[in-house]
Amino acid sequence: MFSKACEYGIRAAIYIAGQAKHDKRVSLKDISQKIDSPEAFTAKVMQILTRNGIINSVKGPTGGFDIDEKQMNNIKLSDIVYAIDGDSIYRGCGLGLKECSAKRPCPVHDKFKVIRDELKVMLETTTIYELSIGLKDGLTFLKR
Amino acid sequence: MFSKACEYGIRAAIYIAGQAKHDKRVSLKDISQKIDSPEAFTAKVMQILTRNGIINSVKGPTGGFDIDEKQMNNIKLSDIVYAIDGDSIYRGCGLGLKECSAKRPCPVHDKFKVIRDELKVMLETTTIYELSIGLKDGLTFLKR
DNA sequence: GTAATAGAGGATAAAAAGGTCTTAATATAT
DNA sequence: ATATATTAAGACCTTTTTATCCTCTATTAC
Repeated sequence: MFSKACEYGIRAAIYIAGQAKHDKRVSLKDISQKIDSPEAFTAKVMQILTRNGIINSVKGPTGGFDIDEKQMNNIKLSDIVYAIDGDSIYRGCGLGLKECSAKRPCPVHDKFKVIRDELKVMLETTTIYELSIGLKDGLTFLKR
Repeated sequence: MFSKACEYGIRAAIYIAGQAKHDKRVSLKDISQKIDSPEAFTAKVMQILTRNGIINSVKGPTGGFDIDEKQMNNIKLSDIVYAIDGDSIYRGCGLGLKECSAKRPCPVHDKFKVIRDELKVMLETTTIYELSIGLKDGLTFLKR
């Protein structure tokens, strides 16, 4: 559904948010260990999230990544998906047609639209913050 | 969402079904023109569908592909998806975890499950036959 | 026998995923 | 102030996976 980069990006953001709640900044090494992702590849994903203002980065010793406490509640899953994978998940045709719309639909257009719209709403209403809560309580996991 | 092979497979099956209704058998060349897909690649996809008993193939002049009239109504979208892409769309974790279940969920497990279950039901209840109807009427399209 | 068609396997190309190395920034010790 | 160590940024390279193409074989209507 999502690219690997996007999966790592979401997992990383949830982890960073959980730590940022306690004013902790986390390093790339820490992130890739906690979410079980390849370090170098994760670094690139972090760059994308940083460039898009979703997370903050600080270089040098004690540096790393965090999220503004104020902004934490404003960051939605959709923001991360859009920054990394673009809008193909919403826009793309289920059968791969370049042009597929209500006016010129593929045979599954309507049936897919129902599900895709629901996915869109879910992504746009789910915050990274809320996802980080279960993690802290040990109810959800980011690796294995 | 689906692989290219799967997209072509679904589009091809819908086209074949539409023609089979009028007892017409269609060649690979015809299929790849009508659904705008690479011919050689489509050939492989057709082989998979044939091996799985979803479509019939006949070699030689006047040969090609068709679908048993009796079976037409029994073929679901899910049959094609399963034959080509396997069960990753149902089974796989939205965040890429190898192990992700109700007992050991990722942070988005529940929210994804709702949508995935709906997708599963849709695929399992939508027949290739019903999708071929709109096509014949010019209401839906398989290319562009 | 010939031509038309699908089947099967491997070869090539493109895209996605992952890795290496150098540069830039900065906290800290000296 | 300066050097050093630590950490992210950025450019480039390698590997893996997916998509596409090519060649040869098998089948069959005529």
